Amino acid sequence: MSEKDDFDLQLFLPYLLNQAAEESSLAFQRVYKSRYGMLRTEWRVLFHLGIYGRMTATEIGQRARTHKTKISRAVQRLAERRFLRRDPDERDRRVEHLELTPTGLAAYRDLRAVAQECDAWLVRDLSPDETGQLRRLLVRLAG
Amino acid sequence: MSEKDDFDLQLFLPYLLNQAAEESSLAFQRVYKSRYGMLRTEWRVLFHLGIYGRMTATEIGQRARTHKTKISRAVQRLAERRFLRRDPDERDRRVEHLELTPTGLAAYRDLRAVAQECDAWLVRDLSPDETGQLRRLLVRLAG
DNA sequence: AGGTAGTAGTTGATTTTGTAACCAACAACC
DNA sequence: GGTTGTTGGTTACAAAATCAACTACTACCT
Repeated sequence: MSEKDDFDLQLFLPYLLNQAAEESSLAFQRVYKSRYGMLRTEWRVLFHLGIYGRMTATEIGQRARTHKTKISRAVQRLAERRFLRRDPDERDRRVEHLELTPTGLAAYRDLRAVAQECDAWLVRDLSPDETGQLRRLLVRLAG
Repeated sequence: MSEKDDFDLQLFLPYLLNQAAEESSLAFQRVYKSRYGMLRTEWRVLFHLGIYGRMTATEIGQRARTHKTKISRAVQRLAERRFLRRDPDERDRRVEHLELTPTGLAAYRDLRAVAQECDAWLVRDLSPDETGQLRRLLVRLAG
């Protein structure tokens, strides 16, 4: 009946990665949530526009591997709060180009600094070598 | 205005880990969802009972770092489908010990095999050395 | 031009999660 | 023995994710 089982759940990648992802998101989440009332997809959209500049919703969705309904709702909320501006395309009237307002840009810069701090804090116990290794391996896995 | 920005979102750990976690969960998710109609927390509870045997909801929650309401609902659904049995504690009548039924055990064993395949498939492009490294680094990060 | 198919983005219905309040049982204290 | 505080677990309600259907537009094809 209760024979021992040697499957190591803690090392099963989908489990392990989820734990690490949730754990690592906490600190940053507290900031973007309390400081700007944002959700996960919202800071991601904000960052995409902050980093890459003017983009359409579809482009963001592709780059972030996020479903378009999620993007659509995030854009809606960010637009309501004046973090971004919607700019209809002249040639193709289905398309909207999105770009940050000064408010949005300021929020992005603020959160970018926080993100950098969080990231540094997360790897505080790893050597620079190990940190690089970890990121490279994760990129190969997620890419 | 649109000066280039050099923050690398793809390497920001909360982002990178989330992408890797979601990506890596897809294959396994398809199986436990389609084959047993389970949700994420449900397979986790199933695995905990399969691996460690008889446990209480609270113990599972602590080990899996999962909130008790999530566990409670997962247990409820697993019990309805006869994957597990609830066994009230004699001494403390608040406590319920949980254990898998034969059906639950069979499902666990089936999914465990799938999990092992998924895991192997995920690291198919990494050397055994790199795989070990990755897991160790993640454990240090998540632990 | 008219018809078909495909794309950008939104909306609505259903499911799932998160937060807080809750109940029942225990424990400790005086 | 009653009060207070804590713990195991559930429930209720709000917030959010999911999935499908939808509108509006473009592109292609005849």
